Amino acid sequence: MPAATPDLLMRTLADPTRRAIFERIAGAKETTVGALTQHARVSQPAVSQHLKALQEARLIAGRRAGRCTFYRAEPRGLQPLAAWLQQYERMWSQRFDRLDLYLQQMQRKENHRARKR
Amino acid sequence: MPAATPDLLMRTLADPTRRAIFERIAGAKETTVGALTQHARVSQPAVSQHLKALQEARLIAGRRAGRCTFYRAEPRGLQPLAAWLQQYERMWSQRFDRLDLYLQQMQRKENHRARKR
DNA sequence: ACAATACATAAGTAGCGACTTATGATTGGC
DNA sequence: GCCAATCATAAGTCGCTACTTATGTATTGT
Repeated sequence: MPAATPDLLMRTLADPTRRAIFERIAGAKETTVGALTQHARVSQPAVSQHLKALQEARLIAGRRAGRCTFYRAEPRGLQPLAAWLQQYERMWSQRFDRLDLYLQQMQRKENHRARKR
Repeated sequence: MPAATPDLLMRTLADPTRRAIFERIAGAKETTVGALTQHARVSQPAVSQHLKALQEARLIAGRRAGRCTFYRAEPRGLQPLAAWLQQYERMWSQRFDRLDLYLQQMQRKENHRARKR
């Protein structure tokens, strides 16, 4: 399954209504369209359209069960956006430089253990 | 200086033209409007309008020097967006859980050193 | 079988935002 | 002082998109 581009992710998440829907889905394990519509300030068709957009951005996935469709968040879909951000975070946060150092150490340990076997 | 909301950041970065301008500024230390216009596919006023939007989102800062205005990137402006993302990255990436572990260790070492003094 | 529920799709509308051209405001060179 | 250069702002236009209402498609209960 192909990942979404940072461009699509940003355009999808730029709308406050749609982002709120995503956040609510992420907060719960699974949610139905009806439950989402209750907390949204727009009509049910509007919610369905947002859900379609979120699906195309690989941010959520739907599971049909009888009359209800249960949606769950797929946070991994955010990865391209995270990668884009990381490129610029290096400029201001030592946090991520230290993380790379740490992960490299972890990797060496992993290799060491693998060699022993 | 107040930081921008994730909402404003996403809406600002959602436009491909504007994001390309930001990326080009971030690539160079400082750039003028004219140089940006040359590489953009839109007119100079359009570029200026995008620069204004990027400024309001605290993503760039301008320095006036004679007739030219030099713009530089302010990657720290991305921090609210990074914080927003991090909230969901915890769901799929062990990377950040390990980072927290690592930073806690660093913090303990720091405290230890402080106690010695 | 029929009515009701849950959701998706169709079609149309209205507002926003990204672009244009035109003009204004400063500055530098001559 | 004057013209050219650099950028910002004004004003208007056009397309996209988020919303609406109306309708379609399954599915469940009785």
